[in-house]
Amino acid sequence: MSRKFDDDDGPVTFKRSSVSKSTQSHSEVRRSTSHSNDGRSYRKSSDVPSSNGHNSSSQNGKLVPCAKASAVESSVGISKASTSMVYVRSPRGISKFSSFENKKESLLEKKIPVHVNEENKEDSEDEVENMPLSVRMMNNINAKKATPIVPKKSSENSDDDIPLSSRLSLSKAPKGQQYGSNASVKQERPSTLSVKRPLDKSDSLHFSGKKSKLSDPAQSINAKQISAKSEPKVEEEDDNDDVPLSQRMNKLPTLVDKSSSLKKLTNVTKVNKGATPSFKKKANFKKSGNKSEQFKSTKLPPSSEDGQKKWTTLVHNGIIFPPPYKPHGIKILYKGKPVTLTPEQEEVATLYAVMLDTDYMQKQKFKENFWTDWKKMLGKNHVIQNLEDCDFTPIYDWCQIEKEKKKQMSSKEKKALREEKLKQEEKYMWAIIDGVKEKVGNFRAEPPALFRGRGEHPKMGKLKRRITPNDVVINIGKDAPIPECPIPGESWKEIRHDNTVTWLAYWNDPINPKLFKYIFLGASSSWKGQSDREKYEKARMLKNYIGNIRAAYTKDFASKDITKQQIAVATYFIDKLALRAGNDKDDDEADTVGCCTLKVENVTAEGNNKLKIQSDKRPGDQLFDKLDTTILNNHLKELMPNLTAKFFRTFNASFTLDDMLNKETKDGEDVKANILVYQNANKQVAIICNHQRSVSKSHSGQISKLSEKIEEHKALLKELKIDLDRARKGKPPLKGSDGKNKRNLSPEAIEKKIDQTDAKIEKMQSDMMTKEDLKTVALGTSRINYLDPRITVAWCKRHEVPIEKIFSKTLLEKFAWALDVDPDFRF
DNA sequence: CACGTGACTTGAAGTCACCCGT
DNA sequence: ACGGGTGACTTCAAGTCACGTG
Repeated sequence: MSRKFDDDDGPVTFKRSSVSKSTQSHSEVRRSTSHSNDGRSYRKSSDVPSSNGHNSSSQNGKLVPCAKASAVESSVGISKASTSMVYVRSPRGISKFSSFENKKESLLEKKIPVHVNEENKEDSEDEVENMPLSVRMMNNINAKKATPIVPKKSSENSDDDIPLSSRLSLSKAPKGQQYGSNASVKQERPSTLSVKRPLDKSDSLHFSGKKSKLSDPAQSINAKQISAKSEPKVEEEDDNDDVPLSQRMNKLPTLVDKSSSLKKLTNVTKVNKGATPSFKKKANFKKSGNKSEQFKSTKLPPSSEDGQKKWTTLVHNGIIFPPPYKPHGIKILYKGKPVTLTPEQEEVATLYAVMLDTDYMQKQKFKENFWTDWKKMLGKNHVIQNLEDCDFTPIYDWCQIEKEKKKQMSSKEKKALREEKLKQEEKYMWAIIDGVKEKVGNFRAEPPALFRGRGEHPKMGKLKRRITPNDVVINIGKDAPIPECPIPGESWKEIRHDNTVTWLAYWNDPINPKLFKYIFLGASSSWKGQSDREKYEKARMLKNYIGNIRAAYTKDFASKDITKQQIAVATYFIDKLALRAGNDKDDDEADTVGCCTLKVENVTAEGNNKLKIQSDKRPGDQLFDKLDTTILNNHLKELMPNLTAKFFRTFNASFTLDDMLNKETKDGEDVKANILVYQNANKQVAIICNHQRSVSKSHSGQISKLSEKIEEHKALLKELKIDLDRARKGKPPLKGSDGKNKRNLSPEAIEKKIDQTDAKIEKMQSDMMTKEDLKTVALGTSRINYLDPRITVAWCKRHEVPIEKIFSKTLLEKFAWALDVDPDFRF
């Protein structure tokens, strides 16, 4: 069975050539033989003018965003707002938002294939061979679930053709389309598939995907075998792939020793890095038959039905607490006089003192909240009666000195310290779930601190008190030893044995007691990997529905039913602008907004477009007064099983990446050029999702330094040109700008220098541009959360880009489940 | 069915480590 | 051999969304 797939992919060869230009379609085709392809089908259909809305034109088989689509473009702007999560940044940051204006939308819509189901199913099969056990199980589940509510057919979509703008009154102003070149932003929207959790009652089939998996002991056995089998290969270069990291990881054997498995892992990684880069050569692509067979046979574990069960045995060592406070005895000044504080009071004063040089000191709210809490500790008869008369600089200075001391330590000392720390942490780093050792994510209680909310948070500055074992609930297997309480004389708040959840421990957030802080497994764990995969599969499924969904909301822009109209516009926002859903919030939470909580003033219609729903409302009013996220998500579920708002983000992000990579990667380019293509695609995604970062303090300095250098080089260039001229005439060079004499060089040598200088200038200019370009754009968030790693992995395989150029070590671990994807994989 | 709660994902700031050019 | 810059990694705030409850 698996074999057959192998055949298709066949040939190990992977011709990259086939991928090339005219080619995308090829690859698709190829793939199609193998069946799984939604990718393909998707694309193909794109050749056809899509019936729905935004169309895409095709060129050589490629999809191209069409100008029309762009029409949708910016008709609406969201105003920045301190309130919106979407646009706002945190305190120090920027708060403006790119809004519609920058988004050019070209959506590709495709029509919806009718065979949704099939595809899903196929898909899962196809991949099954390479996937980790856990994953496979998931797939099965998914496949089953994927049921269809199918979408209406395209004919109705005709109204999609109508530019959104016209329907809504929103509108647009098309800007010229920029496709073609690099800069073009094509953001197409993706599609999706998969189903995530079981919960849906409507679907009888499922049980949750999540649950069943790992818990079955049988699995671990299989896993073991598998890994045993594969292990040996690690060393052989070309075979590496046979043993995907993922498998090793996921199925890690293990019982017992995690560390050993861990080590293996590490080795693997290394191997890859070194000689056999991950996807470098052809050999890589081959898939291994056996493995797959094994997997296949493993399909769905019976045990999975226990609905909610996430594990059978769970062993871990609890969590670690920060060391007790060590008083330093430095006194603050109150009205100029030193004041002695108790250790508790001093501790809190110190928390405040270290923030003296931050801009929280400019925030009244911060100081006020701090004072309220600190005052309580001081007691009412304390000499200190107000914050204004306190001078914390002695403590601040002392902290600076300590920091400096630390910095001055020799690297040896630092290392020793680090090792010491590691040793202490070691036992907390792992948990053993159903016999498999997995990394724990964060295993320490949060230390006391002054709360730093984002934006103008009403609680900023409040004391977040120390967490003690008495606050902590531990979740552990019934038969597992209860973790020793690390603080003598204290005990855990509660011991639970709840196998329907994945948390290992939690405590209530002292700032907002109705919230919990959880200890979970790390991102590389199979629990996380599984749900990650499910997420992307669901997003892929959306691809099959997106055309109809767009058609439907476009139509409803004009609906007489206000609620419908609002849902339509909201869905449009979510789709085109990648807004988040926007749950309702209390007043004591951060003041951000999402789609459903947009306020009238957050949105501006541009040009002649209007947002009808905005019309009789005033600033401060809810833009969508008939909506909340539940209503919206319920509506989405009617369109696709289990669909919720957040999948549009995942879908659009992954789709865009896949699309851009495939359109813009040129054949035969070197790795560097390919990486640039990737980064550019990644950047577009980050822009779509509005992933921001604050501009680094040194940014402007760096820019001016760079431009200075550029100027210098330009001057040098000028000089060189003169020298060249003179050299050709047999004259010696002029003195340098520094007044010194230069060596006599041959014209050839000078020419060479000129070329070098030119290249340097060019490089610096491009560095400067990307730096400026990315100064407020964070690429990491999308890479971690929104881009289906299989897209990246497959692309790397196709273009011989070593995967580690794109994914860091931890990301590789996190995406272990995706590393053995077929090179032809398309989102 | 409105609402609060619980569990899990996502996002950006902070911190650390290492890499690179000088 | 150094110092600054980067990017990786950590931390914790802030989202999403389903569920249970009354």
